[in-house]
Amino acid sequence: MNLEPSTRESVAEMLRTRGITPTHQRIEIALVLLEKRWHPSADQILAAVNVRCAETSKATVYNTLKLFLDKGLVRELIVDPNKVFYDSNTSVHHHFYDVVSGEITDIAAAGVRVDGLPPLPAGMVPAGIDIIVRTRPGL
Amino acid sequence: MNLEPSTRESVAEMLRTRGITPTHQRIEIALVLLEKRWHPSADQILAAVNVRCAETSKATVYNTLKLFLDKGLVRELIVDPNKVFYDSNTSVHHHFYDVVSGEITDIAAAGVRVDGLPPLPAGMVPAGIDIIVRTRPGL
DNA sequence: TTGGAACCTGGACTTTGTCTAATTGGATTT
DNA sequence: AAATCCAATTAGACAAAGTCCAGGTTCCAA
Repeated sequence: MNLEPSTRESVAEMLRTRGITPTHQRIEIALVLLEKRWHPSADQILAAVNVRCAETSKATVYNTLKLFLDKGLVRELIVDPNKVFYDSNTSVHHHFYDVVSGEITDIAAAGVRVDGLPPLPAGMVPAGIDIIVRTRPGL
Repeated sequence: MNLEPSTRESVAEMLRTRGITPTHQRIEIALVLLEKRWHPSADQILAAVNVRCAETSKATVYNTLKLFLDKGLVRELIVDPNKVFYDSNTSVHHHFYDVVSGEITDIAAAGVRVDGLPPLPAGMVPAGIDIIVRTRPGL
């Protein structure tokens, strides 16, 4: 998903076009994902949604993220087994992960392009592709 | 690590050259990692070590894997937050993950080469780079 | 033989995510 | 409006993977 000044109504519309019933909770979660250029974890999303106003349960956040994943609305960034983030920018791009700050930034945002991803064996299609370059400062 | 017909003694030797005290448990774990072309999980390693003979605790397996990681003896393959595997082949190569069988195979083994990995921003060095292409059969 | 350092251990604990049974909300029917 | 229905949501119990810790071994050196 990649729309700009998102209102509750524009988000509801987008969900409908993807075949997702736009419930209150789903709209709030989508708004949180879109509200700034960030890569929140499930935990951060839960916290952000509940700060806004809406009471939303952990189960719903996980259900909704899985739904959005299935429908291609978000991408899952697995930096480490216990560091999983969600990216509402689903266009093909890659990420730097800063070991020190724990933050993720788009490689595109750092002015870098990537080419030459490998072809797949016959009969297989990608279910997900990503490069995460884990970095640490200095040597 | 990449030696061929590994004996307990040749493994001990290799560990020593890397500055690792070759304890009984570490040798057993290294042997398990080297014994065939596979990509075991921590659990599988624990099971395999304890089948062989040696009683080894979960904590030791995790400690040892972390140590081997630090020393560059193994690579960690994170397919999914709950699917983490270890690869004793530390040369630069990439992997296919088969969603159906749950197995990992080297991309090199499938006759594919990868070029064009992205440069890093100034002041950063990679702590780990990998591409995992998750696949599912057919369309 | 004693002391100390590195290593190993079992088990409790934490974290992240999943499951389930009960409840809610809201659209549709009567 | 009342009744009905079903997808969506919920709280909280549960599971899996990994971490932590306090005590126990092993081994080497003095």
